[in-house]
Amino acid sequence: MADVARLAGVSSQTVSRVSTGHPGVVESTRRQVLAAMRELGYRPNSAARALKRGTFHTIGVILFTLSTTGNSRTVEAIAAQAAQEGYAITLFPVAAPTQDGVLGAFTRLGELAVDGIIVIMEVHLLDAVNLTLPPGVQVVVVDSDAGDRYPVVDTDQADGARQAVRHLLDLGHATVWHVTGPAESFSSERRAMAWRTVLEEAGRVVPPVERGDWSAESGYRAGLRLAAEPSCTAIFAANDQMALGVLRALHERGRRVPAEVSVVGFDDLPDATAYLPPLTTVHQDFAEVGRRCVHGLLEQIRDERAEPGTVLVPTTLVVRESTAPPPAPPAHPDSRR
Amino acid sequence: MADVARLAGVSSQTVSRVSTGHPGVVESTRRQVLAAMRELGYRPNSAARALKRGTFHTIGVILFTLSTTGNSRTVEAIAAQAAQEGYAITLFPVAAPTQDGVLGAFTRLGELAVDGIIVIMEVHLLDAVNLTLPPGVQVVVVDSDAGDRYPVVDTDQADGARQAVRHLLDLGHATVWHVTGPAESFSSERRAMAWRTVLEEAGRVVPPVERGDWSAESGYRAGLRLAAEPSCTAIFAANDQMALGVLRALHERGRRVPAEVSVVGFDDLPDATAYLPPLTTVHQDFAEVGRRCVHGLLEQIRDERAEPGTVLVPTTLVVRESTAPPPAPPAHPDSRR
DNA sequence: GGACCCGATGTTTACGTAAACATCCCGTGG
DNA sequence: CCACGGGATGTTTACGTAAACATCGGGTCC
Repeated sequence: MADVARLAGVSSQTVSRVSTGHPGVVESTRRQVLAAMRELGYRPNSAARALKRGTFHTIGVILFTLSTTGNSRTVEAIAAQAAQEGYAITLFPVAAPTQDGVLGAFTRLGELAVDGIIVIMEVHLLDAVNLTLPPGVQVVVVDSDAGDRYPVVDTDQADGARQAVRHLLDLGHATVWHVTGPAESFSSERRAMAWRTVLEEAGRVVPPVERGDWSAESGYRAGLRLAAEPSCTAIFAANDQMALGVLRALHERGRRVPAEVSVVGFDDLPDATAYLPPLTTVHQDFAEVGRRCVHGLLEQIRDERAEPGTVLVPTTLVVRESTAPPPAPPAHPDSRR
Repeated sequence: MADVARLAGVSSQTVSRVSTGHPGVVESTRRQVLAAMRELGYRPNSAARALKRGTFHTIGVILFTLSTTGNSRTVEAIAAQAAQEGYAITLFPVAAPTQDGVLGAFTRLGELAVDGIIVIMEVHLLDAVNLTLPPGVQVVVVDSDAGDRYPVVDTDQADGARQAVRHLLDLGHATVWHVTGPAESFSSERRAMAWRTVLEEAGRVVPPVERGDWSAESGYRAGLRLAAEPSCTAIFAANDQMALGVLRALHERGRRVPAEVSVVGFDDLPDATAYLPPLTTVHQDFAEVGRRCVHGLLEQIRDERAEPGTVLVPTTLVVRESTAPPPAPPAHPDSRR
């Protein structure tokens, strides 16, 4: 910076003013400084800036994995929005989904140069961890029920599940079977709870839950069990991948979709239009979740206050070809064949 | 730091020595300092450290999108490996895949606190951009043919494609049709080139290429066209998603897989086992690519030298149920029906 | 016409850390 | 018993920036 100042024939403070876009620099001076910067290839040193200002213009993101569509799409949206706001994103993968792993990530983040943190993970681990955040570092949590302690942004999982189940009931199905995600997952839990509530409110039988682990493989196994269940005509899978597995299992067992069995997924993966048949599913707006996270976090950072509470991003049901009215009622079995 | 020093009854320099694990501090002193640190909740300020040392212990990752499986898995591996080496990852999304977008990202990175950069993108844009890297910042490029200018790490795309095509020829197919990715993609280009080469070397007819854009939807459209081609008994899709679309199109047109038509994909997505039928595909080791990137970059950072050249990570063909010998030769059409 | 004011620019200083150098003290060997 | 050496610790300084304050000069108002 001193070199630039010398070349431009001004003081380093004026250079600083120009580089920060400070007002009060006459146009002719400003142009000289800019020319000198270009000539010397000057780049402001962000470490020195951060040291001086005490803020880093950086947001940390803590997560377990990027391999799920939801996480990678959310992170992508977070990164895009942050970039637009002039913030950088630092990724903080947690090696193992254990208490130590999470604690370790937070400790490292504490030493790190971030003004705020976005946490994308199952919150029961957050519960277990004694979170000691560096003072002045704000947090927003995704996919969690920690709304009483931290600001939370999430898809409206419950409403999406309700729409899915109601759609199947409206088509005339007596009840809906459910392939759920892992027990530790809050998303999974909320989808299952909404499914159960709708059935109970409608006075329908609540069939036993089939548990998967989000993978297509686990959906396939669950699908094989459901295919053996003659009364099962409607299945709500907690995500699209498991729905894909269910479709394969039903196909293998000769149960036609949607003629004999209807299937609904959750996520609306880009591929869902190419499943056999194209999948009716609940669309999640991951991009909006990401934007809201960044927005909420920056608001906190600027205002220095964190208000717990949950922001819900709406979901919409996308009806494709995997759902239809059930076959003829069991009173006249095989009447349609 | 001064507070810690005061509480521990030592100088701030001794505190610094303890916090950096410097030798030459007597055990009893060290313990006192550590106790004081804990009591005051001291955390080293990374901005000040970076300013003093001139290095940031941070790696920047430039990419267009996280929505492709390959990119998100690679980034995940990069983040994990970097964390293990004590480096943080800063994400740098490029808004638009244009020259300006790329240039903008590099400019911002120049002002950013990174010791090295990993670029994940189609390199013909790199070509067009006049890359002015901040001095001392190293680069590794993924998925590119810039091996003459930068170190490159990539999956061995060509070999994977060769294995796929040879597998189909070995099964007895007369030739193999290809659904390729977008023209701008180097991965796509290399897979297509290897496909063509194998066919030519085997003296087979090279059918016209069907072009897709990586999406299942585009694979579906290509599949519809191929389904109308009676002589087409073997299809190599440049990725699994397009293969999924092809499978759907063939199914809709009543062409059975693999009895009538064989299909091979590329990527080995986790879902590929649940396609109808489970997909034969080329497995990519994204995790290894990520590890190599970080490893190579850190080596450069430590040695201060960059050696252009390409590191290839091997691929393996995973044979599942979407490939089989062709139906009876056209000399006796329909003889098997 | 002079006091005052305000905009443009310069000077000083501090942010938190760690390298370089200085100092102190104890043990050892001649 | 003293000089010397080396390990432990303290003091000084600089990293690049920007806030706070200082200065300077020209225009405005009474």
